[in-house]
Amino acid sequence: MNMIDQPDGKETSATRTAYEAIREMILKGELPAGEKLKIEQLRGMLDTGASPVREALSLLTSDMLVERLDQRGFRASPASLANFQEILGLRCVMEDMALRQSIARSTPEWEEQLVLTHHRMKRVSGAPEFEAAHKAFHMALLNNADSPILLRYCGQLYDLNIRYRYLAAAGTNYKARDISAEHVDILEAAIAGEPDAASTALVNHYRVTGEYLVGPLSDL
Amino acid sequence: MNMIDQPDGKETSATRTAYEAIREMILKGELPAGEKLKIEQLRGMLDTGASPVREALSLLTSDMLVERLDQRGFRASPASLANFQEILGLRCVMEDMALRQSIARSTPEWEEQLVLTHHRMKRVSGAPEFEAAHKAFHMALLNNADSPILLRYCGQLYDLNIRYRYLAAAGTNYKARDISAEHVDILEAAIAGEPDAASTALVNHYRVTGEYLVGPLSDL
DNA sequence: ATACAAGTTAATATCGATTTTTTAAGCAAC
DNA sequence: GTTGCTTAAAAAATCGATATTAACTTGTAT
Repeated sequence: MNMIDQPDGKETSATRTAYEAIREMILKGELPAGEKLKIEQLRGMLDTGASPVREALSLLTSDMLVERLDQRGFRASPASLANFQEILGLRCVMEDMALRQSIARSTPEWEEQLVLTHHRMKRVSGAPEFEAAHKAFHMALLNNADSPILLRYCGQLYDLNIRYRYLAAAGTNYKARDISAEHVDILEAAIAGEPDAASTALVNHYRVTGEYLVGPLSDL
Repeated sequence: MNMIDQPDGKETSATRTAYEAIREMILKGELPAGEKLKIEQLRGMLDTGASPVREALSLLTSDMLVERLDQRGFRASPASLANFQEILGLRCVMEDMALRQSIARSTPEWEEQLVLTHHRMKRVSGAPEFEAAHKAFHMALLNNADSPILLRYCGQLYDLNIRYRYLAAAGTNYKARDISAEHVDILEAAIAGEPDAASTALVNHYRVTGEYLVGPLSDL
């Protein structure tokens, strides 16, 4: 293979590398929604073989980020306002469910995880690591629910939503809000063991974000 | 290729053929839950190359029927009582949601589809086509909801559930119930445009089925 | 006997080349 | 000027072979 075997670097398959790279490119909009994804082109970008690329694309199908057209290859899943709104609505319902389960099964360890991930998120505010930390916090809220499939769905929808944040990045009045305060509200209600308050805060967080995004996205 | 080019047969890729075959084998339990899926072995069974098999397995990941272990190949997703119960619970919530949306957007065409798929299902009762017809009816109930992602999830969960029906096939007191009557209840409430009644009937249908399956599955 | 290490086998992951299929282009006929 | 057919180019799907990695076996030292 052409990958240098870095002494302390962790071993990873070419497929996984390709998977993560392509995923990132789609989420960030570098590979625009709806665009044809040509194997040869990606093979060139990622400097790997056709097989790993092909397999990575098949895997990305799981995440609804890539669509497979029967004999015509792959394309990045199309984006639309309707799709965004559907994601938003489903997230509200499903995360509400997961969050309530999480709180119902609350443990000291879970509370500590919440505080930790929240702290880490604040710490990297503005930095490029924020995206990952933000997801970690939101998923930590749900992680205590004993429902792997539900969590999988929530994670998927979270990622799908990221794409729309990038798509709407033009309308940057987005940062005007005090997102921090919203996060604190959710955190505190969760730790206090108040499902209704926590859920309200969480759903409100999403609805408000939705409001901000709908404008810039209205031309999709 | 070694596939005979049937004059009126539809052209299909080796990957799709493999995908459908493997999927069927997993749903019916011919490839038992948790079992290692060796490429070479499947390649032999399906008389095709390693690439289509590999890609089919990657695709099956989307359906949560196959798991990918990083450098160790694939295996059929494990089954457990907890997994079954999670599926059952999620189906109740999500199909309830979809069914209500469907009814809220009811049209004459949709009603006709319901009657049609229901009729076709009754017609093949007992035959091997029943499985497909039954799914068609259940999905028709939901199809009028304008929510592709939700429908995708419902379809996935439906299929995951099939596997448990086969797993529990030993305890065959299952057929004792009058499933037919339950289907009619759902159908009539849906056509009458009564969301609460329809949803109750549907959820009841699932819960009762769940009761019947839990016994045989308790040793998982 | 048991734990550990080296060597062997089996299976996966990946590459490079070939075959099919789809898309695009060019040309003729209406 | 458009429609339909033939041909050429591009891309996808698939194969067969190789390299890599994990699983297993065997032997050895404690």
